[in-house]
Amino acid sequence: MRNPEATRKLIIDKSLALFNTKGYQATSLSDITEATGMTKGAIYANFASKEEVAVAAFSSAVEIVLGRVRECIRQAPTAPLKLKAILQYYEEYVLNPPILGGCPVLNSAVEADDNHPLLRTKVVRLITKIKDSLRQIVHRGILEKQLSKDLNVEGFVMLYYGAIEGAIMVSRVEGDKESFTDMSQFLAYLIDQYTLS
Amino acid sequence: MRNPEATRKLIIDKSLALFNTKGYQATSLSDITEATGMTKGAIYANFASKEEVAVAAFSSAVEIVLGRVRECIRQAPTAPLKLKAILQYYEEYVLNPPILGGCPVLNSAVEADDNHPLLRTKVVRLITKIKDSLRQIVHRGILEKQLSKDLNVEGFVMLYYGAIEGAIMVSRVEGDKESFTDMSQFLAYLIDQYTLS
DNA sequence: AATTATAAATACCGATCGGTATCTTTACGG
DNA sequence: CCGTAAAGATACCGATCGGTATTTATAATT
Repeated sequence: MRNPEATRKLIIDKSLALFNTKGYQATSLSDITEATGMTKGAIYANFASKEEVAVAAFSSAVEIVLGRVRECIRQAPTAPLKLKAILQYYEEYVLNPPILGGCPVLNSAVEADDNHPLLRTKVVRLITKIKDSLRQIVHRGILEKQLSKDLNVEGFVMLYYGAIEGAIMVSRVEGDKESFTDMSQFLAYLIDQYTLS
Repeated sequence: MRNPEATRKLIIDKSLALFNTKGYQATSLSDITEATGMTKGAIYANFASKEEVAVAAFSSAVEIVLGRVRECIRQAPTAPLKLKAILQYYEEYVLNPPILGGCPVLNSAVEADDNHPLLRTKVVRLITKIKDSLRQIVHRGILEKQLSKDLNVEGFVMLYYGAIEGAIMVSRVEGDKESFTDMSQFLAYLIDQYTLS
């Protein structure tokens, strides 16, 4: 297997679960060599540092999760249904996430905020993108008369996104999805309130 | 200063900011000895392990934050005002928290969920306590005719608490309290909706 | 003031950390 | 089919990790 691209991919694919469960600091190069079956030589031939592996792994992890969420969004026809579809997606995957360790945005944001400027910048940019997408869904919903124009878009988007991430944090540490479900039901009800039937 | 209680307190007081900013894994014994001016001998004379220091520091950090929040709650006369007072408190302190590094519950929950069972259990118990307090505020508000009895207490509490923690995460990684404020305004508006005037 | 218990300082442990220098192997262009 | 560049393996680096054994200093007891 002398294919550098495949090696790079293998390292990313195997290490992203490590970084997402143990965190950046707690994931050692030996963890990565163990998980990949590769040696340090292979890692440092493809990446300049452990941080570079972590950043690449983060990007890949985010792509995986967001890909699935985008699919949920695409399949739902209207704004209210899109917002509810995202809730349903997370409801199912809080405890069985596509990537071990839960939401990479949450995990990375909390670890990076005070310490790792490179990762932090990546996270901030990503959150901006996520909020933009949500804002667009809501805006379109209003334009297409699916949602009330009284809805404070900025506020709703942050309430919606914040509540999802916060409830993920709670449900994961509790090891029980009930907290997320409770939040989700209320949020769905709130969406109904603003839905024009 | 041959006062073991004072030494113990000093170690906790100085290390809680370390654990809350760098995280448990990333905080080393040398970090603690540097910050306290004490030596390893002093630390291991008072604690059995680094984890024990972390757990004690977490408890102390939580006591500090919750103490302030309780004061906010106490001063506000009605349930809706109590809920808004908590929002205002966090609005002011997302970026200037009483303990460096932000919310210890959020930080510890994210780091502990997959890895540190002892700390994880402490966090879970604490979250249960916090949700109980919030539930009680809302329940009393309903009994005392300050809040509509149509309010789904369980759902609202998780939306409220989740949104706060999620928005803290976002605002802290962004280094800007605007996201929190947006969320907070919407939540305040939502509380008004359920307030009986 | 001498004894005793223990808090805290010092010195040290093996293991592991991230990273690098060097050597070996492989794929590919000529 | 051979030479060459680079991918990857191996061996090694100093630093630091959490933790411990031992020594020193201090406060309390008699």
